[in-house]
Amino acid sequence: MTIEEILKGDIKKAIQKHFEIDAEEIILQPTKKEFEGFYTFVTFTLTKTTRKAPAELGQIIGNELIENSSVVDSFNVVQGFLNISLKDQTWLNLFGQMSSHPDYGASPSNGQSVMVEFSSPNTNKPLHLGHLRNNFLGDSLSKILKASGYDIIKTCLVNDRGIHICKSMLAYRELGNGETPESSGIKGDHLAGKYYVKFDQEYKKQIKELVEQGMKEEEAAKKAPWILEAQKLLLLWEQGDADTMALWQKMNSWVYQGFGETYKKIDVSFDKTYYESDTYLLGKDIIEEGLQKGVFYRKEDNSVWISLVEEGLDEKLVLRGDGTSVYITQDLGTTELKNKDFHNDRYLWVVGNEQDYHFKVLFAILKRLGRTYSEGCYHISYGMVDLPSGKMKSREGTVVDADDLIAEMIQTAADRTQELGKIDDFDSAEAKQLYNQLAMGALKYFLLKVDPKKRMLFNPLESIDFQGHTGPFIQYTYARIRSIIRKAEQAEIAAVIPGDAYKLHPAERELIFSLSLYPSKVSAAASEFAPSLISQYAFELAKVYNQFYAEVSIFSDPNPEATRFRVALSKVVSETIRKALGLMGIEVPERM
RNA sequence: GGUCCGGUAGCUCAGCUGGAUAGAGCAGCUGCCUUCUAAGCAGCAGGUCAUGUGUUCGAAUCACAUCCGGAUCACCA
Repeated sequence: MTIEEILKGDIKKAIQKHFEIDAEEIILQPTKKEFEGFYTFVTFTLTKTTRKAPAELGQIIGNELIENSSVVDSFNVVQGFLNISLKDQTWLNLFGQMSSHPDYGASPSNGQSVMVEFSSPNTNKPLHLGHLRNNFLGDSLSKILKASGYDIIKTCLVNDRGIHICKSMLAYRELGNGETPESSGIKGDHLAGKYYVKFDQEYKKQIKELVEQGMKEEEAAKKAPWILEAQKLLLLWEQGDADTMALWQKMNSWVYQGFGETYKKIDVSFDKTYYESDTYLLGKDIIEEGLQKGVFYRKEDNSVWISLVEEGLDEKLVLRGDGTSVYITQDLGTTELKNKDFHNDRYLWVVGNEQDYHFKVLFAILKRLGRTYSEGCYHISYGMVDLPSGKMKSREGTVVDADDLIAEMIQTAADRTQELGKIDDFDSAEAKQLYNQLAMGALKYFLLKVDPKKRMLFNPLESIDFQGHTGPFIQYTYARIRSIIRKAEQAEIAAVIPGDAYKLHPAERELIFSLSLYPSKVSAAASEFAPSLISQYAFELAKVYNQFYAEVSIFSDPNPEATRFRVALSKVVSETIRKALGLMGIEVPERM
């Protein structure tokens, strides 16, 4: 039982005893900094049933707690707020519990499995900042759910076919002159992206020419030579034309090589990768099933539809008149495949909020088809990363490239570190590792600290900070603690929890309180699918530790019991920081 | 036009299952390194919580309306 649960029980008993009312669930909130205490119970809600004034209620309950609660030390009442302080012995017991559990904050297996699909790149362009947010969210969520007791399967659905892929293939075929990543020195995914942009430039030029010849823009967009050629290429691809397949495989292999490097840098990996070229024909048997069940219906032109008006959605096409699939057809098929492959209890899709409607439709259709697993389907919808100029657009080159940004971050980390000159004795491999840890810490933290649902702004002119509310701030706190622990080990000072007579320093109490919050933050992050809760927590904990660090001396305290306790406290804080950052995919350095 | 999401300090964001004088970081200004890492700590300054009405003992938080921004409503993915 947690302290909070004990306290709630005691308050409930106090209310029962004095007023003979069965209080509903007791809600405690953290006491505001300007008041004394750690937990606050608001008594306003009881005024009606008890016919007592709020402050009087606080006094009555407070006195009862002093008498009969095993954990309460003192209280004060401000209007309808009962602020409660705990006994030092309670804090120390609590600390003893967490320091003896290395897995403190993690839940044992609950026997449930979750598939998390994220990243899902297109093979016609390199990753950009928006993809990074997606990758970090998916990866972090996987780690958080795993810590909460779920078995996790990370998947990625690669969008490796379609008209957009044919566009870059066409531009390469026409303008590439046999250029390769090796011959050009351009990373494979960037090389493909280069031809995707070239296609767009040429295509626009062709449209402009047609418009000048008197064609309407809409028609010109459909009749420009290159778009017709790209469509032809798509048909050839679908027929399995040897030359087309060879070109497709060649370019995709370059892209995978490039993606591989980027995934390695950001330390993201998958348990299972699906390729759209394998799955794009799936889903047609589901259409047949839906028709038989009367869930779908056929129109005169042979196209197949579903009406989701009852669900507050519209009529939706699920199969074209010519029998070919649309997006939703493929997704129905792919979801069915995932379920066949893994039989998970839950399916998560980390996909941008521009597809909110699509997922509502997908889940609604699955439900209509009687798929029980639809109950466990969730769209983890996240906001776009915008630039001050607006939305990022690959074709127009207004994107923040992931590789470029990572390289800049590493450079900044190196510059900043060298300026401070604290690691002059590191060899180059150690230094490089540190720069990477700091760069990725800053970048991941920057993207994960914001509520996933909200769109966020990135200003390329203001580089991502290494000070203040950042990953490196928390990493720094960790490194400081590690330094203390090394010193303690050298001096052979053991980490020991003090006896009953020990009087806690306020900064020590604050730290234990902060540490006690960790498990509930992990479970909240898991149930709300919000890694930002972990990032906020890690920052708070680091801040509280830094205050402690500035306020008390660990090694020069006259009381050796205090020194040993503070070493123990520091150790648990460092472990909790390491675990919390670990849930965000951020590593911690021994020194920085 | 319908639906959905958002609007909190100069900037970037917390807080939103209703509770105390609305919090951080950055930027600005003051202090603090002969003592465990100053990527730090302490402090100052900065707010009509988009607007209005309602519900309530109590509203940034809930409801309704309005304004602003974004997304979506494709036989694109």
